[in-house]
Amino acid sequence: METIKGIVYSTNSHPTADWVFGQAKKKLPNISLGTVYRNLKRLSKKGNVRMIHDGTVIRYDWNREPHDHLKCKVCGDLIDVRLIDEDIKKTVMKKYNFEADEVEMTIIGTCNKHNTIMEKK
Amino acid sequence: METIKGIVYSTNSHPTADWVFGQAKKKLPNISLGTVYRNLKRLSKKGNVRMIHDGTVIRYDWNREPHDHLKCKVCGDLIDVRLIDEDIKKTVMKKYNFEADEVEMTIIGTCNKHNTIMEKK
DNA sequence: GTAATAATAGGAATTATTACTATTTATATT
DNA sequence: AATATAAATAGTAATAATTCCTATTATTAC
Repeated sequence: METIKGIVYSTNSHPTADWVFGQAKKKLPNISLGTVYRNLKRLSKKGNVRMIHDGTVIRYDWNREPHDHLKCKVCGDLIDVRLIDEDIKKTVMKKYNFEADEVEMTIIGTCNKHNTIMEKK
Repeated sequence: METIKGIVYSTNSHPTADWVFGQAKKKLPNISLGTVYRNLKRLSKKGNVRMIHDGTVIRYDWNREPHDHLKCKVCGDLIDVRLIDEDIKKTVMKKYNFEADEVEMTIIGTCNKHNTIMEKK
């Protein structure tokens, strides 16, 4: 379990369970995928990692600061950004009487690595 | 295809492909799930429906106005709200040189149907 | 009317995730 | 230290959502 935590904390690539499994095998050659999933879930319950939904797969993020993501549809990268203010939670409480736990925002688009030369438009 | 569009447009429950399939069968008894998926994908490419990621499943929404969702973890409901201003796209362009196509925000929490009597705190 | 094109049903294949079970490992109890 | 208890694990089966494939049917173009 500490190993798995270490792996998630070792990267900021927002790894999938499968990737974590691959890394974990290097250290514990006969770890099983079930163990990885179970521990990731426990870590997320304990608040040590954050689960983020990237399309239809789950990624894990050690960064528990409130933050949002830019998802590049070209390279698939997920970039950490800080856009949404936490007091949006208060807003939805006031406006909709909704008790917010978590704010998940992803902006899909094209990241600066694939810039069209649009400066000279 | 028009049938499927009609079904999505007939509800604001943000249906899944499976639910649409169930409804579609009532009208076209031997429609297949593949057809539903294919048409939903086409509709979303044409911009007639919007795909929204709810956890690990895809839902479809006829409402193409920019809007966000409140996801109730108790009843599973997805509530349409309008929180994020569209010019957040300009912001990420300026700040991160990221060309935004779509903004997807979901706030997870507890909706007003399950209110704890917290007024008298 | 025939050829070309598109859409379809039906089911197999894929992918990500969860569930299950027998076994191992760790912990506590005397 | 020996034994009982509990927790974690490997390995694999099961599930769920989605995509892919193929032979068939409908639609359109010429």
